[in-house]
Amino acid sequence: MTERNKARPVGEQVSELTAGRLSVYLRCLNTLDAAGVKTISSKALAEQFQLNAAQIRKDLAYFGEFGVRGVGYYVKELKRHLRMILGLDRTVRVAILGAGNLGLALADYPGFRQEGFAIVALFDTERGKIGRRSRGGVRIYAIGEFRKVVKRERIDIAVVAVPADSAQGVVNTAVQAGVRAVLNFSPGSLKVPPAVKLKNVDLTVSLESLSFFLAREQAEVANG
Amino acid sequence: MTERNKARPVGEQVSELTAGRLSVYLRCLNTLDAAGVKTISSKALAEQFQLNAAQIRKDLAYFGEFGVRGVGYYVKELKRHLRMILGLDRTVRVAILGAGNLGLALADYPGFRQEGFAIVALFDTERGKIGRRSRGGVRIYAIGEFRKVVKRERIDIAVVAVPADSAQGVVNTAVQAGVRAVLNFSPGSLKVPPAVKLKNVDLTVSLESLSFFLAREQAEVANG
DNA sequence: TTTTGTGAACTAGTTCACAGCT
DNA sequence: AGCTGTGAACTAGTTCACAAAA
Repeated sequence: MTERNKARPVGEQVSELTAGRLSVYLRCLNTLDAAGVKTISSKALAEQFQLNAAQIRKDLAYFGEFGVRGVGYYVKELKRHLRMILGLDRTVRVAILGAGNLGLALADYPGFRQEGFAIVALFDTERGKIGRRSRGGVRIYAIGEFRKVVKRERIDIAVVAVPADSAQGVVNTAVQAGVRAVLNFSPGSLKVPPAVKLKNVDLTVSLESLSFFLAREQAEVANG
Repeated sequence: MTERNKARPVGEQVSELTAGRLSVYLRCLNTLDAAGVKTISSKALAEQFQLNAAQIRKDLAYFGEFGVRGVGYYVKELKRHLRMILGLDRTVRVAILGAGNLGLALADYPGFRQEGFAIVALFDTERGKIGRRSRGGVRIYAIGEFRKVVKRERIDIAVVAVPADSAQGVVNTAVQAGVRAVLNFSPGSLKVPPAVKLKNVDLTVSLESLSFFLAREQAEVANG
C-alpha cells in the first residue's frame, strides 16, 4: 500500500448510498443551471431539495475541494465535476436483455437518453422479435449474438429484464461477454463474480414494502 | 405511553431495510415451499439465499416467536405469518398513473399478480388512450376520474409513472383522493404529507450509480 | 444436540459544530 | 460575514456469541 492522493482516494470503496446521492446532486444542479443559477451553497441546495447540508459537503469533499468558502459551489463547475465522477463525461453504452414489456419500456425511457446514456441494443430469444426494433428504434438481437454485439458496440452496462427463471442464465452470458456492471430488474438475487457490479431493482419488494407500511398503519389504528 | 405487547411493538417505526428483507424472506420461502421443504433453519436459509442468519432471526423475532428451537421455522407457517405482516393476506389494490410505455409495462408485470396484487386501473390525460386497455386488460381512465375510481375500486397504492414535470401534480391528486402509499418512478423527489408513505424507484440514479462504479474502476486501473 | 431469540459489540452512515479560508 | 471541509459525536444497522428452549 502506497501513500494516496488525498483528494481522490483510490483504494477505498465508496458506498452505494453515496453513489446514489451524487447522481441526485447532479440532477439538482441541472435544474439550477437551467434556471440560470450561477452559485449555490450547500445550505441552499439542502433546503431546496430536502437534503442535509453537511452530507452534501462531505460527499463532495471526498472527491476534491470543489467549493469556495464564503461563496458556495459554482453550479456549472460542480456539474462538470459530478459528470466526470459519475463517468458521464463520455457516452455510457447500455444493452437490455429481454424485449418484453419492461425491456421495451426501458429501451425507450426518455430519462436515460437525457442524462447521456445510449441504449444500444435489445436482446431476446423469441424468434418473432429478433430483427425488429422498439418504437424508439432500438434493434432487437438474438441472445446468441450477445457476445459479438457487446464487443462491436462496446457495451458498458447490461440491464436484465427477463423472467426470473432465465435471469441467472442471461447474467452469466453478460459476464462471460465481459460486461462489468449489471442492472437487474428480475426478482431474486443473482450470482456474479466480485469484479462485476450488480444493482437490483426489485419491483415486487418495492410494492410489498409499501403494503407492509399500510398494514402496520392498520394495526396501529386497531391496537391503539 | 403504556406498556406494549412485546411480540408486536406498535409504536416503533420499522426501517425500510427491514421491510424490504421481509419481502425477500417471503420469496425465499415460496421457493422452498414449492420445492416441498417443510422446515428451514435461519442458517440454512441464509446459506441458500446469501443472507445473514442472525439478521433473519432478528427481523422475524421482532414480529413474534415464529421459530422452534432445535428445529428452525416451519416453512408454510412462516410464509403465512409473513404474508400477514406484509398485508398480503388480503388483495392489495393498485392504480397506475401514466399509461406510457412504463405504466403499461408495470400494469401487465406478471410479478405483481403472482404475489397477490391486483392492478385495477391505469390513468392518463391523453384523449386517445382513455377507454382503451393494456394488453393484459387493465382499463385506462381519464385522470379526472381518479377520485371516483379510487373510492369505487378501493385503491390502496398509487404508482406514479408519468414524466417528471407532471409527477407532483398527479401525486397531489392521489393524496387528495385518500391514497396512503405511493410508488414513484419519476425522477426527483416528490412532496407528500407525513401520513403518506412514499417509495421512490429512480431508474436514472440506478444506472448512474453503476456508471460511477465503472468510472472508479477505470480510475483505479489508471492510478494504480 | 440443534437452533432460536437477544443483549452486547461492532460497523456504517449521518449530523453537529467549528476551525480556517475567502 | 459567510461558507466550506472535516474531526468528533451521534444514530442506525449488522453481526457476534451465548443463555435458554426443544
